[in-house]
Amino acid sequence: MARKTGSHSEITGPKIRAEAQRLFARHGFAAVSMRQIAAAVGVQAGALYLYTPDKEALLFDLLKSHMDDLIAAWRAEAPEGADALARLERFVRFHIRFNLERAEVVFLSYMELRNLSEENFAKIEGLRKTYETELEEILKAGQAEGVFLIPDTKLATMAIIAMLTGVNTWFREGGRLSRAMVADIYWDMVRKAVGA
Amino acid sequence: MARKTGSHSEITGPKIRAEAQRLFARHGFAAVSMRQIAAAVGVQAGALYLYTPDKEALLFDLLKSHMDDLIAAWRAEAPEGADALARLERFVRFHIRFNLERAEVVFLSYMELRNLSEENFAKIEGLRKTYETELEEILKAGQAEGVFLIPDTKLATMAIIAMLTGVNTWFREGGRLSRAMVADIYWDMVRKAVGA
DNA sequence: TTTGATAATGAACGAGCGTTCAGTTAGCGT
DNA sequence: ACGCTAACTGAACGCTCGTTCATTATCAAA
Repeated sequence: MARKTGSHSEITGPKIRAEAQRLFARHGFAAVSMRQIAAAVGVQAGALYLYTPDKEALLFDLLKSHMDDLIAAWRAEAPEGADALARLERFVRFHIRFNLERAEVVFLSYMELRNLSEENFAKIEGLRKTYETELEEILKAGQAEGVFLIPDTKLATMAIIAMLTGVNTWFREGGRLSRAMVADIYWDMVRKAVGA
Repeated sequence: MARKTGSHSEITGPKIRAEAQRLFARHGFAAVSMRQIAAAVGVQAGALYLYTPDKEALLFDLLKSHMDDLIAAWRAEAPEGADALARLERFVRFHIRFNLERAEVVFLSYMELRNLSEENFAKIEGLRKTYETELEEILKAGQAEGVFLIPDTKLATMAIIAMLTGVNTWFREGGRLSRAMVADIYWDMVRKAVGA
């Protein structure tokens, strides 16, 4: 056997990315072999190298795409002219919703950064910083408007993001609370934390 | 060569645990080989098996000891008769301090849980739950006293712990803020978040 | 229908993995 | 000084790893 009937790169390519994401998230990057990914896709290991130069590039592509999506999605949704309080509320709800929708890759982008080369690590960190800055700008604006009372906007940024991302570690669909209720409760805590 | 001059299990044993902790934290459990650990200790790989039945047990021992230490340290430090606000402040400062002092194993206990067997995973999760309950009891007490205004004590517990543990991801010794200043700022945010 | 490009196979490469164990040396109580 | 035990070596076991490549089957355009 060689080429399979009905095989197309537009199908196999995304399939590889999807299976890699699923397996990396479930077992960890280092614990997943190229052969496992290939088996999940339904090809031999060698075929993966038509789609990625190496294993690390596969991980990097997943993380890079995710960060690009995250930033683009937020910028598309961020209320431009609104006051800081409204923008902060939007950010909180956006972050929880977006991250819960992509739990696998979010998990990956927190756990598997150290498996990237120094160069690729720096790229992802840069994008993360870009995203964090979006929140910090809101906090600074609120501080300037006099509606927030924040001792340190940098720390508040890190604290809020850690708090919101933490939802992914415990939230289970069909549990005691719906996503909307969780978002409401977290927004209440964040609003109070910034003194608004 | 066989036994080395000056070799003693009371020295080699802890050394293995220390090097394993360092390497696991730096490169990830799956990415570190028994030979690497042995080389860092200064023995051959086979010697490690005088101290651990297998690689996973090495990881489990590190995590188990850490969780035991964490819970014991908090119980030793928790103010028994105090009011909820004072107990919460103590918890916040304790958690930040204790976790910053043991950054490596804290990192491990968040990243490498999935490398444990189901059985060992459950044990660590149980200890984590025990620790979280200590915080939730404080929040419930404060709610009962009427000094806290918390929409959901379970969520508040998760939110606060995620927020506090997040300090480990960005804090660097000799940076803009000292540990004490960080603790002050986080306590301010937590206090506000619970409505006190 | 022919033909070149595309998509895949499957075997092979050298290296490293966790783990076991017979053998060897150092420490130490007698 | 002897002998027992604790500490460690070094080689070996069977696997799996990421990656390469000559080969082959299918697809799509001419």
